[in-house]
Amino acid sequence: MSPAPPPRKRRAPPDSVRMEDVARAAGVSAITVSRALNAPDKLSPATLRAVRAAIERLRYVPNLTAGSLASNRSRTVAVIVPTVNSSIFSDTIDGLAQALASHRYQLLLGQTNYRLEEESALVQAFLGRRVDGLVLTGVHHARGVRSSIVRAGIPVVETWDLSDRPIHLLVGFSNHAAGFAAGHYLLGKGHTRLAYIGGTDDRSIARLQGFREAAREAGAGEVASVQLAVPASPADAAAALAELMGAAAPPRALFCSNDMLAAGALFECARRRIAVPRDLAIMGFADLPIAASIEPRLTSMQVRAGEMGLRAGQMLLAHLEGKDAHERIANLGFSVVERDSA
Amino acid sequence: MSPAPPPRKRRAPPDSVRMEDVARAAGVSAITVSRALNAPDKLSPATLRAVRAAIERLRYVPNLTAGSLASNRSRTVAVIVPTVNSSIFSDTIDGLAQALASHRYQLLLGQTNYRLEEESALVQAFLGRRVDGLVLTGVHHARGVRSSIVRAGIPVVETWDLSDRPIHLLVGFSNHAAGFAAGHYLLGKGHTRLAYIGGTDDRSIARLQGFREAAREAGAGEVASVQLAVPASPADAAAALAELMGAAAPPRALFCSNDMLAAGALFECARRRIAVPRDLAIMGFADLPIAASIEPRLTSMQVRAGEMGLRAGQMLLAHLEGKDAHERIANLGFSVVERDSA
DNA sequence: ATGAAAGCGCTAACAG
DNA sequence: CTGTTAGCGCTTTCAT
Repeated sequence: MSPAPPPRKRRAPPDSVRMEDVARAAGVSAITVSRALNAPDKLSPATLRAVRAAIERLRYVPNLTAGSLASNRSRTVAVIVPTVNSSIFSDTIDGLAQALASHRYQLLLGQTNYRLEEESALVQAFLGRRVDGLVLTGVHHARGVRSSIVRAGIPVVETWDLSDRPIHLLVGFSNHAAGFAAGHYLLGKGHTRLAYIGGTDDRSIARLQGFREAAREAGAGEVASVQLAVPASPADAAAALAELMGAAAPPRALFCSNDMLAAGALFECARRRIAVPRDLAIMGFADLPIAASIEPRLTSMQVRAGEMGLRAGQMLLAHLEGKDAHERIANLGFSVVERDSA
Repeated sequence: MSPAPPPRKRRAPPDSVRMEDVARAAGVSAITVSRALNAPDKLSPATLRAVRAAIERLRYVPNLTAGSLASNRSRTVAVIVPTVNSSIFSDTIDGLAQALASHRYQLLLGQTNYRLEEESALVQAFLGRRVDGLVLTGVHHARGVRSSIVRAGIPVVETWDLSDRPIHLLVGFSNHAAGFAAGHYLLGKGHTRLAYIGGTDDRSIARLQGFREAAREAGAGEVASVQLAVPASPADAAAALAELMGAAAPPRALFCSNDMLAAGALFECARRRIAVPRDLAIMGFADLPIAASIEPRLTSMQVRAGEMGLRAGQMLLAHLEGKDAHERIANLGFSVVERDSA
């Protein structure tokens, strides 16, 4: 007597079409279907056509999870930003997304809400998902982040700042130098009594330090500053301006950590009939679309957030696709865009 | 003679620590390590402690790709937006990210750049990755999107609009009704000669139609309108306003498709010495932070973008975690926030 | 509370 | 150009 039929092998009903189903329908083997998907030019035109027809007919959707496990490549890149809800970072994400989309990579998004510990948890989670690459914001990271990434052996790009000792790749600019340049610009216009309104994040603080240094070098005295909890709104900046203007010797030139804050300051000036730039010069940062449009038009510091994302994506792709002799560091710099407010 | 040792089984050097390595180090089996990670309360405290120590010692990072394949759950949700680079959608993404983060789900991000075909490609890619759920923007989708999603059998949430026939879940508001309400509000203030500046996307057009309907019902004559290519900047709105004001009978009340466009219009008014609201009433949409800050303060239509994301995430999670008797549709409505500009 | 065996759906390696 | 075989590293099922 023949042995009993083996028990059912599959745990779940094969509700979804698998590669093997397509293979059978096309009269080929599974690997040929795989090749039709991933390396179509390795197949004869006729085979390719047959496989594609079968895929279409069965409405086959390849399971990329299985593919990732087998190939050890996920075609996924993760980006970690303080918040997506700031034009400044969403521009970078946008650029990154454009770069990746053209190479069929997908983007995993993580937000730290400006909290370092969250960055660590996110990195851990992303490494667990075996992302092929990682894009970080800033160059100061939570404990263990650096070593985890190095151990995982995947390419990383740090953005939005410069570092003496990048983890691996970097595309950014010097926030300190940008702050210095802003101070230098305002002082060059003959302003004294400088003030600063910005956030409490690393990069904002670096800009403040550069700004202060410019004032110190020029012997321009103290820089008044208000540091706002991030994320800060235009209304926060308006309140900060009110505070600054209440001082015994109110400032004559103000540098804001981004253009939305500068806009809030400008609105407050309109309310208080403070003439800009006559009574108070105001300079923004990031050169967002609003800067060119607001009245008076806002002098700002351009840093090309979108390009940062694009370049980060390109660098990552270059490393992932295994070309060699790549650049590892790109300093995108910054430039003053002179308009009417300062 | 004993048989030759079997050839090396592993394709790649076992450079990374695997679950089995941890198991061996802890003196248990792999499944126990798995349980320590996914169902810790099924283990005795002592075993749990031992396993955790081994995990720490070996710096084990579980491979979630393998887990996903085996369990058929990816703990991943994808969101598709027209662009991340608009406060309006990034608020929604933010809310969604907050909802998911608390349940250890990760977010995959896709941008259509306002192009329907891209939506289709993104959905296909995400289904291939076996995301557990999907969040879409709007209720009009590319051909095949609906059926692909239904076949995949995963929960989907449509957002930012209402539909008679949602794919599955929905959290939004009626853009048509919001446009109507805006018109009703402006007409109620005694304004005639209405105008509209907005984008060319579905939702913006729905708002325009509602706005027009309000004018028609009130016998308020034609609504002048300028439709801007998306994404539109404040400067585009300023140019549009210039165009509108050049007409023989320039408008007395303007509704803008979002607050950044309204801001652009306000800036242009400042330049042209058009008094707002006296000469021209201006109403925005979305009630972004700038609305409460700009001078004059902007009357706007509040739609709670962040809450939309949050609720979308919660709905998705409720379905994924398999509770039953959930709500499937949430109409979040909208409300006029009256300030100074209209 | 713990374990053994089997398999998730795909691709790398090698062969022909 | 196409196929066979053997895993990828986990979790499921079922047993104890």
